Amino acid sequence: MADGQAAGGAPNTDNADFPKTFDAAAEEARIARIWDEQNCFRAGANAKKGADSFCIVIPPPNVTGSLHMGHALNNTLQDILTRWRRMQGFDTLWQPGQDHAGIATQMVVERKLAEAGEPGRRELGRKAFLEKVWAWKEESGDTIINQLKRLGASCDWSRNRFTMDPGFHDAVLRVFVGLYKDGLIYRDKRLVNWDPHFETAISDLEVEPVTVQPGSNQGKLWRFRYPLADGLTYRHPVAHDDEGDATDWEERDYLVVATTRPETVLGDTGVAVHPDDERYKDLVGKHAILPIVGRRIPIVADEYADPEKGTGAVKMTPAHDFNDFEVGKRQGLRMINVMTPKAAITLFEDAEFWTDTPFASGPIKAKKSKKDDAAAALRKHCEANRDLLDLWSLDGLDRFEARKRVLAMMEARGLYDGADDNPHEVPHGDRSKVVIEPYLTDQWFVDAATLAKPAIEAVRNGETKFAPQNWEKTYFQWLEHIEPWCVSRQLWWGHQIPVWYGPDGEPFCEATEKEAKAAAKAHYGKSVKLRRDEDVLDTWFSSGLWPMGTLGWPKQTRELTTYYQTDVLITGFDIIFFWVARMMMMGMHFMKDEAGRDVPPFHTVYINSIVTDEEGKKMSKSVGNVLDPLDIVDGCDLETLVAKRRAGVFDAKKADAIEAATRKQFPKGLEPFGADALRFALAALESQGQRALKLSMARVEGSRNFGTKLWNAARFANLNGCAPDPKFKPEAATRTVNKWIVGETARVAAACDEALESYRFNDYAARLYAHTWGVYCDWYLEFAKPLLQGDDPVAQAETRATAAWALEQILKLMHPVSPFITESLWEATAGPAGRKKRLVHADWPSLDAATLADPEADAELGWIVRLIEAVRSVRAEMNVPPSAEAVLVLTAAEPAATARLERNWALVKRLARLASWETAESAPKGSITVALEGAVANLPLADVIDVSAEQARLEKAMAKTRKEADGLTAKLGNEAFLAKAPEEVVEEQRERLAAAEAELEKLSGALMRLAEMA
RNA sequence: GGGCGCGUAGCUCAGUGGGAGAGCACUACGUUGACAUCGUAGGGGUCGCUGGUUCAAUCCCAGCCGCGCCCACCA
Repeated sequence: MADGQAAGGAPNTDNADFPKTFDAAAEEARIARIWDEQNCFRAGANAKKGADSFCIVIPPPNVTGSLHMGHALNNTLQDILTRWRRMQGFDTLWQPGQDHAGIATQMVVERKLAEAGEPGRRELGRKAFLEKVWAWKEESGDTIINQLKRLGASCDWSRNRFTMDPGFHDAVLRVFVGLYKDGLIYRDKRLVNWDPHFETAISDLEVEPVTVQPGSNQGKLWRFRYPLADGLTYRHPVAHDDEGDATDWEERDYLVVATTRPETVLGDTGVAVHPDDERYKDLVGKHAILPIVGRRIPIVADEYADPEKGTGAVKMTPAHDFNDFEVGKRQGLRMINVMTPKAAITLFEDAEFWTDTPFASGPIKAKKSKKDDAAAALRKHCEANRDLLDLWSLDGLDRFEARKRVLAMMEARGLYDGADDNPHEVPHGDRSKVVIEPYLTDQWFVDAATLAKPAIEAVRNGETKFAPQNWEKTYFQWLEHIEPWCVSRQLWWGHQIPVWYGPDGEPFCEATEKEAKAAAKAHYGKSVKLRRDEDVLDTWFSSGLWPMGTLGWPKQTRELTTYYQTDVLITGFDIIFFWVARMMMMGMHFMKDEAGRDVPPFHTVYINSIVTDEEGKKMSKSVGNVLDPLDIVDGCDLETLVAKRRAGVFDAKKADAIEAATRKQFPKGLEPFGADALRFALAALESQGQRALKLSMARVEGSRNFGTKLWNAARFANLNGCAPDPKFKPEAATRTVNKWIVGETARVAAACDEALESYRFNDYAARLYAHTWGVYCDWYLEFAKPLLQGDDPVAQAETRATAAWALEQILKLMHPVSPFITESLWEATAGPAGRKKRLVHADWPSLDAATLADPEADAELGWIVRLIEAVRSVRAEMNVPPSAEAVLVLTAAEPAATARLERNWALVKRLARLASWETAESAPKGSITVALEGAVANLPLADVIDVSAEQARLEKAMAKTRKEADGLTAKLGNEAFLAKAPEEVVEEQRERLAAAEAELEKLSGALMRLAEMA
């Protein structure tokens, strides 16, 4: 055995010591410590000899992050499966770790430096800054691990991995080099999404569209007139008839173009019109003059221009717009970058800016590296040239300032042609929240389309399955239209790209500098000085290697052989593209089986819900509706909760509103519910149909109450001498109630397995709840009381053993979802025999429902339950005082019915509060009557009976039954039904009709007797 | 524009081609030694609307209405 679990590790507990309540705070801490100290979660702990492996890799949380409700859900589900498989004896590993989270972490550290008034990233320089980040990682990196431990996550913490661990770093570099040498990674100069705040490229996925409303400088479509060059004019239609044919024209010496980003005018290098657009046919091949800049730009014909949209003429800014970039390439338009990395306007970054402008000649052509010279020359030039002064004033302006200035300048020149409100979505950086610019730079790209093919195929042919399955469509849709993946980032925190450049810029991509030097030497024929690429890799590049990298790849470790392919990945839908797809691509490319076939990293991807507040709103700091999982576990007083939520927003007015809402929703703050209750509630609410899991405190409270119920049931059993009996064999139970609970237990165990095998966490929780509370507590323990407290020692002994056994099965079945309270009870109910193993390593129930269920016991107990419920119902409706003990008179009783009652009289007497029972030919006068199978139950309650109330009750019951009978009669009278419905269905309907008719007869008899009384 | 999902009890949601369910909330009664974080009984739903398929539709199909999410685009 891989762990140090010793027999008798759990203390035996005397009855008198059984605590009255479960002290979650103390017990959770104590039990977590024991699990930890005894290495209960080690890879392979509790594995049976030769067992199959079961492995889950955790979605690595950000190293600087802290636990949120999404983590709580995600990890609860992983833990349920892991604990379940571990108890089943699988060779189990839940692999934990954290992600370095490039941008996010760098952002946090930069912000902390700023808050502390320390020098910023640039001032510190790369080395010193990275030291700060590592220091922060060391300081805060364990936070989330400790939080996960509080929830009971049974990861093998000794194997915790970090995406920047040396071994993992090595895997990342090898993958990069491998892909490079396969031609699947390349460097290219093209437009990328540029984040001007972080001054780095980001991937398409890191861009989020934000709708902007019309304002002074956004949310509008502005129109400008671009004068035609060389005195050209053309006839432009200005009026149309109903058919859309032009009826009136005007002579124009300009084109009208429109834009949502006026500042990009400066980078325009053409105007595009559709080749079939009659209006502009004669202008193609001619030129326009770009306002403000005075650049002479060609008018080109390109299908991209849509004659239906706007004026049909589109300004082309190939260096600052993705569509224009493509058109520009097709049409041979120049690409002029007019922005700095901070997205300020620059006229000197790109010497081409001045080409074909009136300012092209003379001193302005000065090299951009000598900007001061150029500025001096420009100033001199400006004295004679007002247009140039205007233009120069734009240099260095922030893009949004420049936008205003350009608008004003257009107006001043009489080239402003109006604007329309145009609320539209503008790309923003998902971290920086600033507007993203398409920006022309050199970056590294992964040929994602090629890698995607096997990743698509693996899901297409079922090697990897999604649950719920419909997420496969989402996965396909993205992968089938995938664009090259920009993986270089102009950041410092991350895996630096393993590329070195020679003096002439020749790249050498190798896993180490030594190898790169050797390659360079071979290339140049001599040793040369190399310069390493400054950029780091996209965080998701390394996350994509998580399953293989954490298990030791590229080394062929025991773990890699044992646990790869991992089993199920549990994650949120928001990272299907970011992460799941990338792991599939990388895994399929690098991992092979003995036969050389690609092996996907997991056979199942389970997509869990997204946790929202009770209104279905995503939990977010800025909305102020966040609930911290640990506040639910430990409780949180109102003032602390309010303060936490206020801290998430900057706007004081908004903070006030959040405070008011919080005070209203949680007037007493949060009660401590314990980790088990939170886990149980999350599991119970996690269903495959719903995308949002609306977390309700009522549900957590209910789950806590469920734990309390279980605790009290165990305490009752314990106080009544129920202790595990090693000699007890469930199949050998003799008493009907014991046979019955054995069968029920086997059924619920099978249901739990079935639910977990199909990832139906809500079914699992619901079945446990219904069985534990509704069957074991409500009925079995009540049935057991007369036997436990009776004077038949044989029955008592069997019942004690059965009660203990059934409880033990509940503890095992419930352990995966609520591990602390069940482990605690496992100790407390150990009895004199003690426990061989802790519950975490106990043998999962393996019960054969087919042999353990006893149909006769089920039928008998079912009948007894219905009788008790019927009597109770009548008593309540007739307002019989609880203390009054009635007499039960059976009429029309079949021998089987009287035998059943005879055998179980002790139970019925107690639970239905009856004094005695007898049979009779006819019902006593003034009886209340209930129809049963094989008998009619009569309660002579003449003194308390309200004739009209009883009449109403019977009539209501009859109406209900008659309605059912009528429906069934109609159905059975339908020839088509008899001919086409399956025989079992027809038979079932016949039986139901017979039962309904028998009941009707009994009820109408009762009604008649009542009428005689009145 | 493309895709996905949801509309079932007052609320939050399960569910199934053949008898409408759970939790919470609600009503009445209850201190019967495991449990008031409880017990017993009860009220409450034309399963969004309209058609179709079927012997049979809350469930399958189509359309519509309402709500939400994702992707793309927006000169």
